[in-house]
Amino acid sequence: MSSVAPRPRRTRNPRGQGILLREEIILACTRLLDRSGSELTLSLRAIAREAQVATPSVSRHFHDLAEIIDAVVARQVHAFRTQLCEANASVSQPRDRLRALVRAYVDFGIQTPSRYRVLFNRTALPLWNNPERFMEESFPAMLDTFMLVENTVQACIDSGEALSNDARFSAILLWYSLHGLVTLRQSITTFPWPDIDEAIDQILRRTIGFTD
Amino acid sequence: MSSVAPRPRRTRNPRGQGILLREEIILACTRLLDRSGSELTLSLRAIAREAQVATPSVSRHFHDLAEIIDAVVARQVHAFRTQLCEANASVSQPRDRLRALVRAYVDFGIQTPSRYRVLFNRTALPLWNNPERFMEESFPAMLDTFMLVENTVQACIDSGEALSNDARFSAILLWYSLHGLVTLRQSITTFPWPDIDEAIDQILRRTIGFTD
DNA sequence: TGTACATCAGTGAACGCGCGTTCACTGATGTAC
DNA sequence: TGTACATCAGTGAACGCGCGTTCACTGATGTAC
Repeated sequence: MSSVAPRPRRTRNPRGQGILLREEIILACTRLLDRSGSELTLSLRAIAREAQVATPSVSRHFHDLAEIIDAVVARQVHAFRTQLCEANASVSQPRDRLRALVRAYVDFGIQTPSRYRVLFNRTALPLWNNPERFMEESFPAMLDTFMLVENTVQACIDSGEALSNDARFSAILLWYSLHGLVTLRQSITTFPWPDIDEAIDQILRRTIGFTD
Repeated sequence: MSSVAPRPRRTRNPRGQGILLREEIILACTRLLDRSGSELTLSLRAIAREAQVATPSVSRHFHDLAEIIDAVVARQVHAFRTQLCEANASVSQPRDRLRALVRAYVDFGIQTPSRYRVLFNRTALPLWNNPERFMEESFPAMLDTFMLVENTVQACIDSGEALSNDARFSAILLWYSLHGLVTLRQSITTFPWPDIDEAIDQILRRTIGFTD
């Protein structure tokens, strides 16, 4: 006698606007990622449920799960870049700009760990297997974001606020440190990690040669 | 008319030695991890197939998949510690010892990436949900390994070969950098990463204050 | 201006697959009497 | 010393589940004539 209430039929998009559902699917996937906190729970069916749509409707817009996730990644790369650009633009002194960039990076990683992981921890993704699409959709913006950091490091060097003499190399070492800080903390929660602000401070001193 | 050859029945362990299969299962899981290169392909059935045993036979030794993986992790933590201990014991000068430790860390990460991930990238594990067991089985050895590094950093400070004045903090920053080096390289393969040896060299200079 | 038809957005039911789990079982070996 | 029985290591078949995929469909809306 008991029966599940059927999913309400979707009021469909106007003719020619079917592409709009694509966007809703990407948003649904992002919500699912945020809510579950794990990329392992993602599936075509779960995403369809979240988007309140039949499963085959998803397949009409994406070839497979990896394609949806890559679309989410592309959005997140751009969101990440925007956040870092805004942080960079919020202050004027090169050293303060780099500090703001680092703060924004770490905040993104700590506050939205699963979004961070799909960006920088790609080996954790189900079906991580399409480097071509990543290269095309996401890598340019990621490289662009890196260049923003490298350029700010260079500005610190030029203004005498940093001792480093190789902006590219120093920016990479900075990235190594920050990635380690964000991910090791989440992975090994019982280790006596130091205070984040103090760690950031020391990282900037040591990798970039901040003189303050 | 076609039929699959049935799995040969296992010659069973002698009475009282059933526990031996437990070990074989752990080894089978490790082989699977190495072979597939991905922790996402692990399942009770896949491990049973690899161990050439019926699926319920696995369940008689492990409550669930997570318990097997945690046993694998425990073995790997010990293997990792052994490797670092040997590296540390292979040379005498503190600075050379720290270099050898770092080399061993990076080699482990680069040569056996999936083993590295189950140790230090635990968010990627399916059903990553039993911190208590990790704390009990693996964390002490991991902490021990960290202390080995911290002590060697301290030895470098004491001998005047390093400028750092806080061994604990410096060892953590070193860990951040090395973890970033190993994992970012694997995750974002198309980035123009610098030469590993040069990176290690600079990391040691900057985080520990190596004076050479 | 009316109507037949093509196109489009989206659906529901069914499929085979690998998974973890359950259950009654087989058959060798040690032990109590 | 012989034998009945308990224990132990491991099995095979069946289950329900969520998954991705396929297929024929519904029904609204634009377009050709």
